[in-house]
Amino acid sequence: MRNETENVRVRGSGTQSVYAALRREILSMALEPGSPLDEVRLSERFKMSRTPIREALLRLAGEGLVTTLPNRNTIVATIDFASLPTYFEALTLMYRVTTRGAAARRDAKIMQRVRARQREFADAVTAHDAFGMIEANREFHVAIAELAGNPYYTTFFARLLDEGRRILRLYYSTFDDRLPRQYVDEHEEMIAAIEAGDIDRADRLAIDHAAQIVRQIQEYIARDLERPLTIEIP
Amino acid sequence: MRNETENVRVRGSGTQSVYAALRREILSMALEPGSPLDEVRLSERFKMSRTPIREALLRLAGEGLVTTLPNRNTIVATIDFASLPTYFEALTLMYRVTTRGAAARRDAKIMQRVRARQREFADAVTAHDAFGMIEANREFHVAIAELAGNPYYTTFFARLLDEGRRILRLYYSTFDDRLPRQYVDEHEEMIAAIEAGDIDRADRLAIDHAAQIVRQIQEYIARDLERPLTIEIP
DNA sequence: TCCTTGAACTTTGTCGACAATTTGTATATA
DNA sequence: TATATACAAATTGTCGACAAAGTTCAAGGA
Repeated sequence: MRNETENVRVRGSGTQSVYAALRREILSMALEPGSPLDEVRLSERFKMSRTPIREALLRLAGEGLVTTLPNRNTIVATIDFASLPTYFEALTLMYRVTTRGAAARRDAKIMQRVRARQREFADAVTAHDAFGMIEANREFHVAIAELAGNPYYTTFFARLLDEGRRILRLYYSTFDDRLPRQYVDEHEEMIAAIEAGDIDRADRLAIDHAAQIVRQIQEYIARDLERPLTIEIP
Repeated sequence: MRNETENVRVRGSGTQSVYAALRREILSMALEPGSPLDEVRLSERFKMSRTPIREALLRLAGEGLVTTLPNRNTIVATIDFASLPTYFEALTLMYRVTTRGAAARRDAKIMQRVRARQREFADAVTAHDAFGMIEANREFHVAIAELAGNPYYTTFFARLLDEGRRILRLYYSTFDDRLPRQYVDEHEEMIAAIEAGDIDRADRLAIDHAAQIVRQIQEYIARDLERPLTIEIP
């Protein structure tokens, strides 16, 4: 009577789908940092046993997206504001290295993909879609990293950018219109420098771009700290 | 009759111990790249069920130390010689960044740990212990990275150095006496530059040190390629 | 001789169950 | 009232079993 493909999923896809779904929800801040991830509840939600759930959580823990508290539970990894300065330092370095590398290599084929991401970013800006901007910006820079052709850089940089997605989501509501348009222009300049093979100019643009983003986030945080504290009594 | 603590291990230690054991064996090349890791056989060897074994393999896969072939088996990750140039590029960058960072911060307390690692390295050199040299060299540079105080750098760098351990192990038998002693001297110079807070000198030393190691490995590989091919018929 | 078919075997992916550990609560005691 | 203790509930860590996918190898046909 019932569609026989209803409850049957492809063998091996269980862990993968749970991993992808949780990862998306964590990075989009749909799952708040610190919120508990119960294996039993997740197994009910995804309609599978605890084993694939556990394996997905293990992968997420390996990427630092969740924290496993032994014999207790797993929680969404918290954002450590104290380590933001070191994060910015690493982010700036990778911005520079990947942009320089891309200028040194400049592959026309991958350059098309970079342009496509840039268009998506510009579209998100005109649509005032803050979330879309964050995602497209991430993809834009990962595409540049792939153009640089060093997989060690790409994976490390992608992880840093993902961490940044969560931080930016925290402050998406305070996005104003000025900065995003400036980012579009800066991206265009980066593309031009890469296509011209001008490594030094690419490096300078990366430094400025990174500094701009760091300033923006720091300003958001400072603005946030000025707000009167809301004391919650549980 | 039997000691009741014999077959009982602490809850939660199963995955951890298997992970640590396999990781050690992979990085020491006791497990050859490409060799299969059978879950059932591993569960017999470690005397536990397949679940903790699987979780250990999943962690190792997350670090790129093993490769999971879906529905087939898991193998020890192969060493991709084609990507060695990009590896050297990333390694050089992290050598520089961590050494510079350490010079900028210079914490006397952690500096003691760096010195201790350097002593271990020097001891391994005088003992002509090639394996010990590889391990101590890794620890020495990780200690410097910790001194730099950026955990993003430290984890990334540590992973790169681990990958290097496997490559160096391939050629440990061809170590001669000249280079290791030179490394001891270069390490000493690095320590001096860090303690003096001389960032530029630390940077230059890191560049030279990295270049030296890259040259060494490339020479080993070149020497290896000159050997007559042994054609194996399976 | 080479390729296809198929059946036995091997290994993984998923499941439900049980035991150990921790957390929360209620009770007893000072 | 505050603290300690014991008990109950919730959650994870581990286990053995079964089914699905892949591999191997022999038999059969072109």
